[in-house]
Amino acid sequence: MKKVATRFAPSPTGPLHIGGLRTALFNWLYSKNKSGKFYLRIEDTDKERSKEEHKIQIINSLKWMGIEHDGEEYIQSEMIGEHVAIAKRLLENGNAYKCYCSAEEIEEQKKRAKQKKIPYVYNRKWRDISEDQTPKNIKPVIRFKSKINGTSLLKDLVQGNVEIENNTIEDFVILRNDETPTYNLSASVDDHNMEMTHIIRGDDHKINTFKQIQIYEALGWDIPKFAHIPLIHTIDGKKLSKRDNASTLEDYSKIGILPESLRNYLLRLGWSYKDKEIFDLDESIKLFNLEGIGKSPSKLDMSRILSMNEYYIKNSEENILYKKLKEYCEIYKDKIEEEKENTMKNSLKFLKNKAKTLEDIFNNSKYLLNDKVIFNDSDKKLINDEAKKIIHLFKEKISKIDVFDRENLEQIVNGLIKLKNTNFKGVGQPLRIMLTGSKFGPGIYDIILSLGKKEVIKRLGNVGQDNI
RNA sequence: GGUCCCUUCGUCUAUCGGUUAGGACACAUGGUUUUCAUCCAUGAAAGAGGGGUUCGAUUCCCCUAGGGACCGCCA
Repeated sequence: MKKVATRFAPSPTGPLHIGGLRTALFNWLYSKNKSGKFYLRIEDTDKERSKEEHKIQIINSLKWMGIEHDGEEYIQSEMIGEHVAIAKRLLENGNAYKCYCSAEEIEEQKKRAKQKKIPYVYNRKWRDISEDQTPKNIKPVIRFKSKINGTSLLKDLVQGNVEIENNTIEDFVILRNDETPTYNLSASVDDHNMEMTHIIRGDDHKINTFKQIQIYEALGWDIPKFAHIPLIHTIDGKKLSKRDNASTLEDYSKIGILPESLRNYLLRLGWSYKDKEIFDLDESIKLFNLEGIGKSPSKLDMSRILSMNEYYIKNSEENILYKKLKEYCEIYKDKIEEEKENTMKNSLKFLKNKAKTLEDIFNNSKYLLNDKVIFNDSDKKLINDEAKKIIHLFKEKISKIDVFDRENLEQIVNGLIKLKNTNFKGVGQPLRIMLTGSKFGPGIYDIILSLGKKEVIKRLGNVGQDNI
């Protein structure tokens, strides 16, 4: 039994989107589960559209989610010579032939087929014409001699048995007239050379598989096992593409989705293990299998991602969470000043219970991050004369206490509520606005304690200034 | 249009012929919390339709409908 080897083979023509990320995840998990290898192949043979920056973005995206490939990344464009050689071999073995149809001629045939509403299949014009009858002034493409009769069966590990009439697979081009190989040739040769045992990829490749299997057979190569996973659909049921919003990894990282949340979400999208919802990294590796993959496409659900993220944030240890927050703020918000570090770390205990994303934490901690409180006009109006009196009294009272803790603060607040014959809101709201510039946020005692006595007194002193 | 695939609550899914069709997210209501949340409890919510097979079908088979993917000298 050969050691399991899987690969993820994106083309670097754009940023990785989360459908691709899920495919990579499934490949990676499967290989880890089988103690096998996982490789990354960059399919950059489309020179026009392939970009180095996208390649880097893809690798970083995988790394972000904890997916690391074995060995160096395999660069497909470097192997073109090999692909061309195989095309020639196929030609010599009689499994392929030169086709002299011009692009215009093919275009014309397609157009006509469309008009007549009949399916277009390349007419195999040059399939059986001997070499001495061919034009010498036209550069041919090389087409693979696909089977014409009978049916082919794909024993797909996810889709089950899929049978297709061979004559629906046309004689596809394997080498263009500029001597460059096409996808189905390159992919087959590379997968063979890389000794892939399992090819796990999107459903959209299913028809290609029939072509690729024929190439394997023509060359006498071992055929890997295939698993075609259903695609991720947008909310209106279409294949997810890079153009859809909220489709790239960046769309999620920028609002502060944690890698482990997205990993868990993507794992459970189209795959299940009993009623289990939360899988830590070890569990996902241990429990992942192809049998658990469903056959129908699934839709992306943002509220589910958010709720997963909320779970992972709540269950993060504060020091680890802080590291992630720090990194997040550096990239997407403002750098957290060093002197705020301890305060922030300590405050995460309560901040993390009110957040679905790192961005929420950032927003809820602005009062700690910024020394100057910014007020909006409608909030300012809430600081009326009565509120001002309460703020003054509160300031006076906390100045006098020795132990600045929750218990003493509660006593003071409750005392004020009684004295002023009001409710908690009557005291809490003015304080909250003065201290944070917002009506919402963490609990008032958390705010006060996290700011510290000195800062609280200072901020409450703003009453009477700045139009307040 | 052709080929192939899919179809259980709004969403992700469990069920491998016998269940009051289960869970999670979202939603609604109530409670806790004197902000917003959290948390807790409760609730509403599904087998596309029609035929078979069977003592019995969500489950197996067929048809219909709906949806999707592919149909490049892109990958």
